[in-house]
Amino acid sequence: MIVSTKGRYALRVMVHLAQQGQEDYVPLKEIAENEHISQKYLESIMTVLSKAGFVDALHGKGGGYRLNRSPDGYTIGAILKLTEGSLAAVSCTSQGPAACQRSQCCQTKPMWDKLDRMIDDFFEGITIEDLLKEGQM
Amino acid sequence: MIVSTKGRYALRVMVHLAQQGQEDYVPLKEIAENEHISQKYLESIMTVLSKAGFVDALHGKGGGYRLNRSPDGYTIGAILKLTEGSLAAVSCTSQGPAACQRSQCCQTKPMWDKLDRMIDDFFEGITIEDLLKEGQM
DNA sequence: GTATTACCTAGGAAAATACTGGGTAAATCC
DNA sequence: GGATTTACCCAGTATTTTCCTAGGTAATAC
Repeated sequence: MIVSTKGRYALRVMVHLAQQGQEDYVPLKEIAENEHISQKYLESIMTVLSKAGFVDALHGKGGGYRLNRSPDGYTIGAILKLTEGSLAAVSCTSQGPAACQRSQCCQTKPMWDKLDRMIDDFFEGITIEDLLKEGQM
Repeated sequence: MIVSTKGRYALRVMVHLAQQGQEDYVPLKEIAENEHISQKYLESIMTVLSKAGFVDALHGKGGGYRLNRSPDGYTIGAILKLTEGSLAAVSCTSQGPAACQRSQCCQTKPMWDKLDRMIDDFFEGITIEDLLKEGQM
C-alpha cells in the first residue's frame, strides 16, 4: 500500500473543497460528515494542509476551510507528499542514504529508483482539476 | 510503502539463486547468511516460493533451493504478487468490490485504477534476468 | 460573553509487519 | 539403520505503523 487513508482523505477533502468553490469557507464538521471521515482524525489532516498553505482557514462562525488557488494549482503529488511524508514504494529508497548499503540490495535498487520516478511523475502530472472532470483518466 | 521486506527478500533470493546457476541446490542457511536475512523469516518466504513452483526444493545433505526456469522466466510482478499478496497501491482497489462504495471516493478511484495498471505493467515488464545485468535500468 | 469554529498535545486501539521457537518429515551419508 | 543435514509446519511475540479518540485552548462572529 503506497497511499494510506491519510493521503486519500486529504485528496477527497481537496476535491470536496474544489467543488464548493473558492469563496465560502466550509467547516470541518461538514466535510467530515459528507465524506464520512472521522471528524477528529480529519482535524489533524486539515491542520497539516493549512500550515502548508494549501488551504485558508478561518476561525469562528462562518469559518472553516477553503482552497486558496484554482484546482489546477494543486498536483496530487504535492498533496500526497505533504500528508504521507513520502511516496517511496520501498524503504530502500525513502531515506536517501541510510536505508541500504548492501551490495546485493543494489542489484534491485535501480529498479526501485525507476519505480519511484515513475510514480512521482504520475502524481505530479495530475491535478485536483483533473479529478473533477469525471471519467477523464 | 508498496513492497515490504517480504517481497524484497524474495526478489533478492531469486537474484541470488540466479547467480548460482540452475544446477546446484543452495541451502537456505547459505542464502540467509549471504543476504543478511533472518534465517527463520526466510524459511517462510522460501516455502511460499517453493509451493508456488517458483523454485525446486530438495531435502537433506546437498539439498536446498534452486531455480527451475531460466531467469527471464520470472517476472518481478509474479514474484511480488505471490509474496506480497497484492500490489495494489491503495486499499480502494485491492479487494475488488467491497472496498469502496462511496460516490466521492469514486472521483479519485479512476486515478487509483490507472496507477495500479501502471505499476502492474512496470513489474510485469521486468524479469530476474534484467536485474542481473548491472546498470541496465 | 456566548457560540462557533480552528488548533494543540497526548495517548491508545487495531492492524500489519518482521521475526522467533520448537518441533516434524524427507533425503543423504556412513 | 542411525546420525546428519536439509526443508517444512505451526504457533506465538515484538515492533512498527496506521487510524482514531480525548480533552483541552485560541481565535473570530454575533
